[in-house]
Amino acid sequence: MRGLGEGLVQKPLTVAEQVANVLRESIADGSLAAGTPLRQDDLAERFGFSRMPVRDALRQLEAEGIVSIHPTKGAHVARMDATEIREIFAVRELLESEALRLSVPNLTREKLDEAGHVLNQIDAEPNVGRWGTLNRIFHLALYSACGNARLLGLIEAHHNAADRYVRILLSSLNYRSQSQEEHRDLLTTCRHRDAAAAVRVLRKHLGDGMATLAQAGPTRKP
Amino acid sequence: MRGLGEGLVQKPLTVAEQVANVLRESIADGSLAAGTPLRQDDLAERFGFSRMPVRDALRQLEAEGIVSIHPTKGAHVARMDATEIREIFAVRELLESEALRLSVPNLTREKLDEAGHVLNQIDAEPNVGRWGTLNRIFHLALYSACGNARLLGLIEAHHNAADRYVRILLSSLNYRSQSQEEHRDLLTTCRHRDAAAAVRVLRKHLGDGMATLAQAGPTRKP
DNA sequence: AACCGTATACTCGTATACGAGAATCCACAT
DNA sequence: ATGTGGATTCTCGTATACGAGTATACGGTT
Repeated sequence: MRGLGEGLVQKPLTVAEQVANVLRESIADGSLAAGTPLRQDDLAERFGFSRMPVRDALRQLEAEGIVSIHPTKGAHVARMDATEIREIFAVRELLESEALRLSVPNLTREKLDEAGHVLNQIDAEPNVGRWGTLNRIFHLALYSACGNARLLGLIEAHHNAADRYVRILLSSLNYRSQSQEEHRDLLTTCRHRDAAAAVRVLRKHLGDGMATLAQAGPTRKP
Repeated sequence: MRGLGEGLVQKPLTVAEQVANVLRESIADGSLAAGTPLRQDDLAERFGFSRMPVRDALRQLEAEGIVSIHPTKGAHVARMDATEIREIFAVRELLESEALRLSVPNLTREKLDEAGHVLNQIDAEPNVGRWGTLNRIFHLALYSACGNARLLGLIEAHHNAADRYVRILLSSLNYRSQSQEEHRDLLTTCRHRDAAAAVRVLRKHLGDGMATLAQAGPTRKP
């Protein structure tokens, strides 16, 4: 939910935001596994700042659902059990289907080519950590013409929250080729301006991911 | 997006959260109009605490989208133009329709009666400020059996973000009776377990609200 | 009189400091 | 050996303090 609404105005980049960005990336690429405690002192020292910006960053990440904070007990990378993952995927399916449906008729040739380019990048990318980001860029490119900034913001937030699990899924199984195949199907239907078909492919894509993830072994709560 | 996920565990209530709650309420009921600057010093003095908890509270409210913060320039109650309001209502329609569809089959008699009771409370409530809260309680009661906590959290967040505009709408026009009529239709269809009809009524309800709001005169950005 | 530059005041972001609560560990008793 | 009680340590929440950036107001200049 970062930058909902007035995302246009240029704001000075505060230390807290930089810390938040680094942490978000580290969590997404798996460097910080679910459940990892996030001690304010440690982070402050590691980043070379005081605890205050770190606090702000943690609170922001909490709002994004990536970190959970218990007063007097500290913060840790949010853990998700199978139920929560299922919930996120259900919401993603809802949000992204709608965004895609709205976007397809308005997609420019440039956007479509851009999305296709990202797919090639994914094929060429050996680093699994980068994959999650590229995946998000591809999806958002297809939704970008939906004409609803808030909807896009919600989708991005849910990608951030779920990407690290998708990443696990991709690295452990040989799911990537199947995913890429679905991606290309998706792009093709978009090129044909067939919104209904595109939505069907997307639903299958997300459903497959969810099913594979559930099967791969759900992470449990402490 | 407050309390997404682990909303079950009991957490100590920190000062920052109390401040956030008071501010959220004040913004929702219109005491703090859109665009009102929120000075950290003022708030800290008014609440009798230091600026730190106030900062935390503001950041949380920013994440919820009802306050916007510009570093070095301060915070103010988020302004929404007609476009943003339209976006919020579109998202609400999407989220709430799905939640209602999922919830209707699982609604207990108790929940339905509870919702009906809230409608009577609304009829009896002279204070317009309270109306927004009751409205939210009614809607959430109907969605509560949807089985997706995250979805419910999103819906609540969007209510919080939009309620103050709905409130304006209700106080200025004589929209309340129409709204209540639609509410009762909604409850009736839910009692009959007719999810499709319920969703239709809900879509009309939200569409009407949106249309009336757009007509009533959109608020402009500074 | 209008405009521009400088100085002042204001507000925020960050750092440091202190006190409270929880968790842990050790000693002692059972 | 195990369980309980207390003290210590760790971490967080809040308060206070300082420095930087921005807006504003005033005075000088054209």
